[in-house]
Amino acid sequence: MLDQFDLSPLVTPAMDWFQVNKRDLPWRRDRDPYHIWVSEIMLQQTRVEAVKPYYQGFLAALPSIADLAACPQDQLNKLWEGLGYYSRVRNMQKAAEVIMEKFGGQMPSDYDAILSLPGIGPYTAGAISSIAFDLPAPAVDGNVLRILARVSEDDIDIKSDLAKKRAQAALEGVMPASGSGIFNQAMMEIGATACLPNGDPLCGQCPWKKYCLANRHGSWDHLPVRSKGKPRRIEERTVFIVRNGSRVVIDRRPDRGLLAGLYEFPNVREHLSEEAALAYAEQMGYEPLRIRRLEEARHIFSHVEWRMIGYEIRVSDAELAKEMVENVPADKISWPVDIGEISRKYAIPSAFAAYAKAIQLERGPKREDRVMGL
DNA sequence: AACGCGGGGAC
DNA sequence: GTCCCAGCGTT
Repeated sequence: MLDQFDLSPLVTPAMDWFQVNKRDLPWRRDRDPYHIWVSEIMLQQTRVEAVKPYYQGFLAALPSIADLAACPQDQLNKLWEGLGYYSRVRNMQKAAEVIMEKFGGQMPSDYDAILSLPGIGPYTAGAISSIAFDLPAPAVDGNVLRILARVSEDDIDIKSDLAKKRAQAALEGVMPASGSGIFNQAMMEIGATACLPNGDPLCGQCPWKKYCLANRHGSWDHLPVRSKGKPRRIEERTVFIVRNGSRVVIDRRPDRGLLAGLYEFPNVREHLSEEAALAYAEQMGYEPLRIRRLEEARHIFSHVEWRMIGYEIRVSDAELAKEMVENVPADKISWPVDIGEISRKYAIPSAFAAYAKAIQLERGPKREDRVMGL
């Protein structure tokens, strides 16, 4: 168990190992608090490889906290398009506003002040405090919980609040007076590159091998213990590509809930026949000319699965839609937008990627390899 | 304490 | 298919 395990001998080996074995990552090039902050928010529940294409572009577009605070919401979502958990970037902007108003535009160098900011919880507050300001605060993430469960052979449910509280307390007792950011990153690096979350751990390259009870007893196979989540529900949807030439109809999702404030192709919650789809288009205020069935698609969120069918409906005059907003179902407003303008301005979540592809719509961050045409 | 919230890579 | 990722906010 963790509370009967002495972590103090593990600190120096972890830090020494990290200096030699750390990966070269874009957010390790400097210790600017804003840069560290952006990277830590992006990395919440998100793999390093997924963050890489976004990090530089985000900071190039918004080089300072003041820029973030002043950024229009659509541009903000566009910079985050495809990264997921979009409330992260909304909260980050709220925090930027607080920093502008209360902290003179500078990230505060105080753990409790950092923790008070929207979108910053115990983990992120510890990461920013230690990496940017060398404050001795732990940063307990999934990696840290896993390696601590294994090294101390603790079978507590690492998803529980108690496990996080105990890990936090145990680490507070051994934080180095200087180099806390190195120590925190070292533990995460051990978890990410040696004490792997799936598949067999690479104990041969772990600096904690000789201290690790799971390694000594061969119990790593059933550690850590992690309770199961709720099974996801299934939703059927029909997606409409309503278009006239290069103009396609999109709508904006509600400000709360799943994919809040992002844009999408009009869709309904059941599978519609071709006849019903045509009726729906007419109800939206369009005059259908042709209809074509698109490929089926499936998108898995953490808590729901969409099983989608789609129709491309060519209409005679998409301009009319601007006058027909009252006919649009629910609280959504839809309107026709040029495809090129969608890719420049409007964030369309990955769930619609199959249908975005049907109109050759570019989504997601501009990557170097795509810019170079490779 | 449980749930909502994205997307994708590794197995 | 399952698991889980440099988690947080709400209820």
